[in-house]
Amino acid sequence: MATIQEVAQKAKVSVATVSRYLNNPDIVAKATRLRVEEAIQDLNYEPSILGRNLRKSESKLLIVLIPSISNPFYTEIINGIEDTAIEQGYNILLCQTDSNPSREAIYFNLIRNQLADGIISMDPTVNRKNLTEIAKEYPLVQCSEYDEEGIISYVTINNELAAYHAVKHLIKIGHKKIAMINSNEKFLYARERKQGYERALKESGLSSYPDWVYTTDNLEFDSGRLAMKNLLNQDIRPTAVFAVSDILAIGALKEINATGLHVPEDIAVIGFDKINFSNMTYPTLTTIAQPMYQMGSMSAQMLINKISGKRTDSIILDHELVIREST
Amino acid sequence: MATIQEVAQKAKVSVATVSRYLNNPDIVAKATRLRVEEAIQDLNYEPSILGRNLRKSESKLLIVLIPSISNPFYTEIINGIEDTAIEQGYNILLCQTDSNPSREAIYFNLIRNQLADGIISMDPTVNRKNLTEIAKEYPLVQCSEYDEEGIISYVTINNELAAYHAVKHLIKIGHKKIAMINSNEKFLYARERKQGYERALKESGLSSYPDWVYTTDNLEFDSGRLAMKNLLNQDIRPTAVFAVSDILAIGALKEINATGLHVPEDIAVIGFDKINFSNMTYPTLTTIAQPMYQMGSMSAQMLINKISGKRTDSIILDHELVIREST
DNA sequence: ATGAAAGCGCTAACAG
DNA sequence: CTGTTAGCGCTTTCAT
Repeated sequence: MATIQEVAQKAKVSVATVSRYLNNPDIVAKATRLRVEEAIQDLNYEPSILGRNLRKSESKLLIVLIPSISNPFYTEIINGIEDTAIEQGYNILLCQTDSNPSREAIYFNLIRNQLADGIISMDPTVNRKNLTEIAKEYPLVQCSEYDEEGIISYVTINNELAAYHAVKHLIKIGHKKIAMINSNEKFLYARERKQGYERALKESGLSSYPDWVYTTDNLEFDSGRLAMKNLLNQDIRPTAVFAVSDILAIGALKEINATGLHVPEDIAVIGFDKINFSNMTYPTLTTIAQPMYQMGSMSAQMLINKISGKRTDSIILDHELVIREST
Repeated sequence: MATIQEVAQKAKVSVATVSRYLNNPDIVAKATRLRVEEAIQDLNYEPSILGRNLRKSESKLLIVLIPSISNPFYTEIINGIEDTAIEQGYNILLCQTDSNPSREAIYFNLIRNQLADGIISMDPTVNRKNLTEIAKEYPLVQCSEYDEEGIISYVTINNELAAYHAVKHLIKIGHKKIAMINSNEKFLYARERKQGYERALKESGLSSYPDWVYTTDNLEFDSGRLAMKNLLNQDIRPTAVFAVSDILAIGALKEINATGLHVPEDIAVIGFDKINFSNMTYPTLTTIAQPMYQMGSMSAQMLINKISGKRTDSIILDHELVIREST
């Protein structure tokens, strides 16, 4: 590992000049530049980011906090973040929290220890206090999730409206008995989507039985099956189901298929997120598309702006109803 | 941001003592320790990893190179890597290459620039020369993929044998006309799995028509559909299909369903990888399970060993046939 | 346009 | 057990 010293020596210039050549080649004279170039070639020199980081007190690393990498909802968001980050000279540290506060704490320390310059959090705001604490001291933005009373910048969609659109679609194609598979209402999006669901029903004069809103423990496939199983056993069986995530909807699909019923003839199903797999199921899934790539790329841009001291406002992006075979 | 200097000053000790307290508390006298502790508390001090990294010429960062984060095959592997890495004080830099050499080059530079201590590559060995070059100078292990004539340590499974088992299973349940959906044979695993397929057929005296081995461009769902479409149009239609990846198999499933045929009655399908979604399809997919978590965790351990100068041998792990509804 | 020199925050001899 | 000191590799004034 050649160092800048050795290059300087070999090129018979000072380290300052080599540094200048590295960061701003134009300001060094042509003849000198050539000598430096040659020395770098000869020694196969690569500047140490470690030294630069220390000197500049920055790491050019962004922490991306996600509950779980296996949830395909996040993959497109991550793509958006990564592309934007790299474009601006940052790299990302992808950190899974399993929505576990102690795991989260490890990653929060990474920024306290200056190993990272900022955080994009996609974790549901379970531990508001902790998050706010960090956000006060360090650059942090929330993506997809946000804290309604918080001061933290975020990029998200209008969950209430999206859910409203989803249910409206079911109503429009003739359904009157519409159930919902919701996730834990400790999550803001779950509460908001439920409101949208209720508003759509109310507006059309349809009634919802409490039993038709099934709340799952998590967002896994099996929870979707279980939810659907429960819904199928109701005295009055719904003819349509709105699930707050595609994976839950796919679980529901599976359960319906397993019972020998048909989608959409017997029961229509609509999901949420438009993950890749929603197009691979039998039948393909109607769903609400979130602009995931854009969410990622905008949150990265927001964070980088914050890091460089600029203020940025939160953003609410548009969603889109994607009609496929399941409705 | 308090520094170690300020802590030392406040605690009326030298910076060396504070450093000792941080790294090896036992060797500092109790009374001193208490003073240092207090100063750290008071100043809300957090050691800067930047300073430590520079001093120790290490970053405690591991680069993990994957073709694409959206391929669920990698998620469990990443979990294994991450758990092991964190346990040993490392963090991972998850880097998507899209199997694009120029993108790969960016990440290779990260290690040249000492921003990372080692690399775990899951990219297919397309650019052998480049990879070998890096492996000579820096700690690198390959996971899942490997270079048959290379000198790079790896952890993988026996692809030939796994494919052999898959096809043997199809033969055992009575199939005689068995097709294969393979991916590009520039990948070693594709060549190996094809060998296993051929060996199983040969051993049972079954014949394979070249037309029954369909080679796809990539590992996407749509390629699986296309492959199956082609296979269904053969003069002699196969009664079973072995796909080298679950996603391809799921695409095949979709195409079969769309044609009105039934799995497994009309055509049996077996996949490879046992990704999460293979259990969510209709019908559920028979597949070959790779010990993905273990592959990840072992490759991380191998890499960390390499970084600390220990030699490690390559490892070949066992696979497992998981029989479900599709066969 | 270039060089000398200070210093980012930390660790690790070495000496006592 | 503790302090002094050098230095990891780089950037950035401040002179010239």
